[in-house]
Amino acid sequence: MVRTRIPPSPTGNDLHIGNLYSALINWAYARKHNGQFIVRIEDTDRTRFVQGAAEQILATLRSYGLEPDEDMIKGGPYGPYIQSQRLDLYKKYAQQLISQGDAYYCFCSEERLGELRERAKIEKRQPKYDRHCLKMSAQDIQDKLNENASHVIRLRIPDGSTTYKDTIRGEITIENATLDDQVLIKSDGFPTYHMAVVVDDHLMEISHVIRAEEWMASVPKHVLLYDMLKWELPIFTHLPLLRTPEKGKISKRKGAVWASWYLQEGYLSEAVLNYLALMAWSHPDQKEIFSLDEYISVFDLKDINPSAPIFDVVKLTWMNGEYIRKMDPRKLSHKLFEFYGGKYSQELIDKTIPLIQERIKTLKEYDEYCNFFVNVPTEYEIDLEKYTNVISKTNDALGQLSAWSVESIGEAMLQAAVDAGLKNSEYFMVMRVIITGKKISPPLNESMVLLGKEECIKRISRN
RNA sequence: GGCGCUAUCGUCUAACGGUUAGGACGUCAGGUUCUCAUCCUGAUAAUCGGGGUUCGAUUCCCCGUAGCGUCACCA
Repeated sequence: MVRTRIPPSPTGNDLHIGNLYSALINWAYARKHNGQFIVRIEDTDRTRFVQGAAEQILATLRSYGLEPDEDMIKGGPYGPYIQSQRLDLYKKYAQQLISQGDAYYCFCSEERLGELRERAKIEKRQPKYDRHCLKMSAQDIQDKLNENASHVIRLRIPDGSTTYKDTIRGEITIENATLDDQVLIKSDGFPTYHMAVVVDDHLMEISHVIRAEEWMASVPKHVLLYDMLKWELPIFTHLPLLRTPEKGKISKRKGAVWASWYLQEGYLSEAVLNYLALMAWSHPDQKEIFSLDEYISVFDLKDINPSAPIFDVVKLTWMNGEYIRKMDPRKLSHKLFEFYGGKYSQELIDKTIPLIQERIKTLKEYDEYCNFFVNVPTEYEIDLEKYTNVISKTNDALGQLSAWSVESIGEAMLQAAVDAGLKNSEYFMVMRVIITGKKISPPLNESMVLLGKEECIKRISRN
């Protein structure tokens, strides 16, 4: 049985785009094998905890259509799905490790640890805990515990080396000497990531651990824990880190780090997911555009590349435009209506769809094209002064029209251009700006029909 | 700095050890068009460097270089 998971921590405002990438792959892999996709909230850092972040993360995931099978809200057979409610479990296994001699109490103060680090830095050594407390007698430890002394529980890293297999990169070996005696249980009684992730992945029967490459360095610690606890290892897959065009970790740029930002900017969830799927992976037939269902059927973890791709919004925007153009007009219409929350009526949107569907690349661009339908222009992108004569002639010609259609408007205006001795391009630009305020707009005649004769005349006669 | 990972056009990527190193985005130049966009044509540009292995390396190995990750009582 395939069981995958993502373990977001509620320390930010929302789901990180990198987490969405990881979520997509975890979700798709579970779907592909008829398994389960789980979301486990890792809220063990009480100092960085953000109220409501977990709910926001789940909501964003849902808005992208990556529905978990088990999570904190929905529940499931392996709950609770939030680590702060599983404290006893971590303590229990930490105790087991202590009794086996694989872990030990440490009463060292933050100050002492800080000094240790300082000294190592000056001497250009690896900062490592010196196992000061490993030398304590059983009696001393008991005394300290009795007087409620602040303490942590540390993993006792054994000698030797640790090897694990990564799906994408193959076997990786690390000398245990490069590992520090990791804190497993913090002084506030909460586990560290390393303890919690191992215990929970085992208890929740996670078969595939698919996460970002930044975790690769700590896998040996986890492997050691699995061994000590006599648990079966999951399959490890480390995804390359997504980078910004500045080549940095994708964590700097203002909004673009958060998954919901793209939705707010008018990107379609399907397009974002499609684009993300193409990060470090390619369709076997070299296709760029494909559905989630198709992705699920052709994708495999082994085909993911190891090198870190750059997340390029320019190409995402192109892809989003492709999705918009291929979308069912009625669906697009509903999307736009929702996106604008009532600013544009469903009726108006329906009528403008044929005019803008192949012009907009994001839902947000609709506003740039169609704002003039609901707002009379207050400023004009070209100076209309010198055209007053043509304008009033056009006004008369249009006013006499009995039928208000694309054809009749077109004929009347073409004639007006000829009469005025203006080139079509120049004349129509003037009219476009009068009606819309802008040099760039949907097709003019069609727009005028939608706007109605009365409104058009009104806009023209103002000038 | 130690340890680890990585390395094909500007970007995303393709290429049983044998191809004129392919496609897509972008950019540029044309065509269509009353603007913009769409659409069509064409162009542009890459195997990080050095050694091996091999009849033959983008591909396998080593070294170097560069980038990234990681060295917390953060995840």
